[in-house]
Amino acid sequence: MPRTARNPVDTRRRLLEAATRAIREKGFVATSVDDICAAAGVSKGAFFHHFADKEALAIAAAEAFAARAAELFDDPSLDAAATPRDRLFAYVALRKSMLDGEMADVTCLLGTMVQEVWETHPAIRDACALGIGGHAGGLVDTIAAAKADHAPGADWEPESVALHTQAVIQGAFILAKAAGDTAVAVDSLSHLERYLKCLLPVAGSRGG
Amino acid sequence: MPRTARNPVDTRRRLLEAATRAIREKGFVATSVDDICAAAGVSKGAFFHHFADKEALAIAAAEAFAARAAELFDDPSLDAAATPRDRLFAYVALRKSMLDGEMADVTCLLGTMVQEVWETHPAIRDACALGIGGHAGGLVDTIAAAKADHAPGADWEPESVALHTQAVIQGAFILAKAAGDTAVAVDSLSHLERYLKCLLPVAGSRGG
DNA sequence: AGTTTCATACCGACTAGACGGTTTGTAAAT
DNA sequence: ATTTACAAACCGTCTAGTCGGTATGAAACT
Repeated sequence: MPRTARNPVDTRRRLLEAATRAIREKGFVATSVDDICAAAGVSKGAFFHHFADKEALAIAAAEAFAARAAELFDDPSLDAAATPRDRLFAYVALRKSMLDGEMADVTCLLGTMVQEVWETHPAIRDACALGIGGHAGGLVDTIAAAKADHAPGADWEPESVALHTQAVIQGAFILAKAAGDTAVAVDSLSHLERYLKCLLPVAGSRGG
Repeated sequence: MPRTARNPVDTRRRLLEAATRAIREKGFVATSVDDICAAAGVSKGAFFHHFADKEALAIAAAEAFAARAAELFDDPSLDAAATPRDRLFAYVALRKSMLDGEMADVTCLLGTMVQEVWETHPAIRDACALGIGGHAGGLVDTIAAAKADHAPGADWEPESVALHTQAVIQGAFILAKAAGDTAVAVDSLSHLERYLKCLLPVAGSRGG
C-alpha cells in the first residue's frame, strides 16, 4: 500500500515526533509551533488541522511517549527474568542501558514538561502525571511479588518503591543535564539498584 | 539608617526574589521581564540598569539560591548531630521538613531552570550545575566521615552518594509537581533515608 | 556657602520581531 | 458535492531589549 503525499496518519506522527524532540531539547514554552512545523516538514495549516492548539499537541505527545514507555515492560530482557526480583533488576538495567546516547534522546518528555508547566497548564500536567504514575504502576506487581519472595514482612509499600524508582530516574536526568553528561545518571541508577538489593535481600547474602 | 526610596541593593534584591518566585512557578522562558518588574514593583529601566539581560538575572538568581542552600549546612539541627552519620540524617530530615509548604516555595530553582535551559542557555546551565554540584559537595566530607565509621570497606564513593541524594531530591520535586502534592516527595526522601541506613549500618542492627 | 559637575539610579514610551492562532484558498478523495 | 487534508498569507498580542530623559546626592570648584 504505497502512501501518497497526503497521509494524515503520517503527518500527525511527524508532528508528534518533531514536537517530542524539540520539547526534550528546549522545553515546551521555548518550542514554537513554527519550530515544530519546520522540523516535521509540514505547514502551520496542517498543524492546526490535526491539533486544536499547542497544548493539545503536548498532551498527545505525552500520551504517545507514555505508550512507548509502557512497551519497555515487553522488553525481552524482562521476559527472560526467572523471578520477579530478576525482572525488577532487568528493568533497572534496561533503564541504565537506555542512558547511552544523545541527551535529548534519552531524557523523559513527561518529566521535562511537567516541571515547566505544572502550574500553568494543568491539562499537560495531568497527562504527564498519568504517564509517570502509570509507568510506576507497571512496576508495582513485580515489586510486590519480589517483596513476597524476599521481604514479606518489611515495612515498605511496593507502590511507594515504584514511585521512588521514577523519582530517581527523573532526578538522574536533571543531574545529567546539569553536568552535560549521562554518566552521573548511570551512577544514580546504580545506587537505586543497590537500594533495591537492600530491600530485597537474597537469603544467605549481604546487600553490599 | 533609614532607607531612601532609591536603594539599589534593595531594588536588586527585590528583582532577584521576584524572579526566583516567578521562575519556580512558571519556568524561565514563560517568566517575562515585565512579570518580574511588576512583581518586584520596579520599572523596566531599573531592571536593565541592574542586569544586562534576562539571562544575567537568572544566573544571579541561581547564585543567590545556591548561597542560601549552602546555609542549610549551618542549621542548628546539623550542628547538634553528635556523629557524621547523625549529621547526614539530620540533613535529610531537614530537607524533608522543608517540603512542608506551597509547591513553589519548596522546589529547587536550579533544578527547575537547568531542565529547561540546559541546551539553550549554557551560562545558566553552568550556574545551576555549580550550585547543585556545590551543594552535593557540601555533603561529601560528612558522608566520607560516616563511611569511615560505619562502612570503611564498602565499594561506593562518598561523592557519588552525595550526588545521588541530590538526584533523589530533584526527582522528588518532579513527582510532587506532577501529583500536585509534596507527600510523594516526602516518601521518596524516606526511601533515601532507608538507603543511607543500608549504606551506613550501625553495629548490631539491621537496616529494616 | 553656593554652585557646578558628574555618576548612579531609575522611569516608561517605544521598537522590531516572534509568537499562537485564524482565515482564505485549493486539491484530492469519496 | 461534500469532506478531508493540507498550504500559506495574515493578524493582534506579547516579548526582550533600547533610548531619551529625570531625580538624587556627593564631590569639586569658586
